[in-house]
Amino acid sequence: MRRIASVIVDVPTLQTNRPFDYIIPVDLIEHIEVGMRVVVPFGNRHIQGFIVDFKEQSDVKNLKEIIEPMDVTPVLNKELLHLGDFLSEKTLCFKIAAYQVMLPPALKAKYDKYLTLVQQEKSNELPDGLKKLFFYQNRVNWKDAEKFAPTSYLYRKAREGLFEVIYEVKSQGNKKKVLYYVPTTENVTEFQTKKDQLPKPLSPKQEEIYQFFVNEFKPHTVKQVEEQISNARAPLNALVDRGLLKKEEYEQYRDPYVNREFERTQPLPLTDDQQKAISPILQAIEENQDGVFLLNGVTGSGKTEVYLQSIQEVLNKGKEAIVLVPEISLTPQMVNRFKSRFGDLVAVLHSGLSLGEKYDEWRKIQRKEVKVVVGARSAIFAPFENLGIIIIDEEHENSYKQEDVPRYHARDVAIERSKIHNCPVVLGSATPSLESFARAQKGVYHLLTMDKRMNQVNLPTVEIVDMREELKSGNRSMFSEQLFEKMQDRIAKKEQIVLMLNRRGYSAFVMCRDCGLVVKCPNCDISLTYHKVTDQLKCHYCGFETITPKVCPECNSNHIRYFGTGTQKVEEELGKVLPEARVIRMDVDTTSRKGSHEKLLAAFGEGKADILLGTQMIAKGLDFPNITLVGVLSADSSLHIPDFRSSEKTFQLLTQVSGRAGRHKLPGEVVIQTYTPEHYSVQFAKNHDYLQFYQYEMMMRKRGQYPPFYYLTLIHINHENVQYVYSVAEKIASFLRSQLSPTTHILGPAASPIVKIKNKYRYQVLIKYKQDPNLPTALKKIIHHFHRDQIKHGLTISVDMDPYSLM
DNA sequence: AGCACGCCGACT
DNA sequence: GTCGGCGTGCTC
Repeated sequence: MRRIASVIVDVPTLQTNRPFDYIIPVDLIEHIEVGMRVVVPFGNRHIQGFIVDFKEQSDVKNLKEIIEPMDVTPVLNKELLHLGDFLSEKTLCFKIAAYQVMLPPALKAKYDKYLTLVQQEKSNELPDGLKKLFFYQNRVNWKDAEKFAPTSYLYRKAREGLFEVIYEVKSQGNKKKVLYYVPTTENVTEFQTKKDQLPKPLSPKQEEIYQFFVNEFKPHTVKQVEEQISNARAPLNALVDRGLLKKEEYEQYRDPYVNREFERTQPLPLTDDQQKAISPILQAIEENQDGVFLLNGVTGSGKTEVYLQSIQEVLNKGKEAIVLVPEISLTPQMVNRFKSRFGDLVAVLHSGLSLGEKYDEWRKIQRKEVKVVVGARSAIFAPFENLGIIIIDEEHENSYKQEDVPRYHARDVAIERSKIHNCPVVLGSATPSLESFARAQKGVYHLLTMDKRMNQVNLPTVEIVDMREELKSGNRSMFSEQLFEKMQDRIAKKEQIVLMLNRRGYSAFVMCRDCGLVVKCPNCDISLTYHKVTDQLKCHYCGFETITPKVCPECNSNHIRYFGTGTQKVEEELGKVLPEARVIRMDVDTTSRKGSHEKLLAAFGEGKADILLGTQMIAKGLDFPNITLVGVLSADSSLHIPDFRSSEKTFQLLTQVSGRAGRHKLPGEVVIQTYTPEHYSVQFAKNHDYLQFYQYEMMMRKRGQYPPFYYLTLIHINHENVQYVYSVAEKIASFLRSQLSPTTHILGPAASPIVKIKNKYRYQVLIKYKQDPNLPTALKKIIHHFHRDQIKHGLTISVDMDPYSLM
């Protein structure tokens, strides 16, 4: 008999990070399973928890009873529970945090529970009261249903498929709300009457806006109004005061592109390269072998077709597939390729979906209505029970590492799952991370190489232009002579151009040209970001906002200027030197609105522009046949970021963006402008020589004792008081030195590159180790030791095993 | 996280 | 004598 349940409660603290036992009430015994969420009494309140185990006996005497289950079927199966433990172990997070991250966020939020009648034909079997409820509505509030039928009946019937239990998110705190101005009347006629009855006539500006609403009698945002009438905010509010309009907040919904028709595609004949690459994968699928394949294929070599045909094989075996793609390339173009091949068997999970939509996709997986999931990082937790393959596209992308708790890497989770399911993992990239390629070299991963493009197209030729020489020869424009000539040529030939301004790590900022002051956040040690729309300066770390100063706060000079991401400036310049060119600009300013990213790309794809100008966001995934020239305006800026991966990132970026040129019939050319042409990242990118880059960079990493030669762990110590932070950091470092192996290097304490965020000083200790069995224990000890200070003094200590950014 | 318990100073 | 400050410890 299952009498007692062990529950991980939703209280994320050190002391509660263990199971608590509860008695299962007799009438719930047959409805409760491991992996379900339950409501339990904890102290004097009711909280959520996950059942992780059943037992006969408990050491605790006065057990309380479970109050009610929250699910009809478990939300975490055995495997996911195991993965949760794996995560909490590997990343040192609380179990509850690990479980939560695996579920769609809708299950975490506050919710209302409803019942819908799935099998309409059986409505006669329902108890009278329920029958009546379902007669008037197709969804019934759970609490109402309980008035007419025993809870256990509802659960049983839900499990049998008569009902479905639906969660609807109640608190939409994390959904985006937008303020609308809404006419206060039912129709236009009343609207006009109401205006005529006003004691005083409207001001001209108010009248103008009023007429705008008469013409389009529906809710509008300030933004919408201001597209036609500038400075509308104040008069809009005046109209609110005068009773003609009211303010209402609506939820922002996204245009769903879901119900679109997809033209079915058939498997394409594979090239020799593809054939060679796919056969060991197919073999692993066939033989239920786990293992990691690193598919190193140059841009345009047809990795996606290899994925598609591997998945087909998996589906033929009746199994399921997970495909991870970086969020940024999760565009309709990408999704279409999977939908077109596998149709309704595909679920898509990405950040653009609302909570409800994400939940719906997740339910499709859970109910086994789909067999393939395409999604960003968290899709790795898709609750499939019969996985046949896991694919991680653009394996080197850092978005696979979650930067807040739990700080997991999707690749590690994928490998853990592949061992459980005995299925292969395929890591695909034209420029694999050094870590992965090194493992492939050592034979830990199987290396599969595709070094030729499909359609017998060659990789584009790359020309490096030394901008110092350009300057010397008197060319002060941002386009070198070579690039400019080629641009003219392409425009004449009606071919398309991609121009990338490499500004990784930069955003718009305000600087005084006289004294060089950059306006910084008063709470954080970081430059404020300029927002053109509102003419404000914002801090990306703490949300501080201020009006852009007109004179320098330091020297009172009025030569205070706004330095953009640079794309606007390039656009202006293009307008001067190539006035006939049609330009689409893609940067944070033009793509901040949801869906605008896709729209701009679609317009470019339809040939509505000659030049696509953008920041590194354009480097990935575009595949348009007419692009024959790629220009990189400044290759250097990502080289000088203080990060041991900056060379790798630069090489990847240059290679990726070069890969946009000449993917189909027309040959491609690339021009890279740089002030450091001799840098190896630039030189190896010129020759598309990943291998050489790899060897050189490995040497650098070895010298610097960085991954993949050493593992890293980064500890952040934050507090308002500098001295206190430093003393804690100092204690941590010396404790570690006493506990860890002598071959382990402990660096610091040192101030973090961003020394202050939200008025808290940040210090860090970096651990480099090859293997150190004592590390997890030592880290846990540190966390325990400073636990008291953490709650008492607002000290925070965070540990990132395998950090991606050292900021 | 929340809340009770408990031990010290200031008050009707 | 009592009220309330918050430091400490527990929650099945």
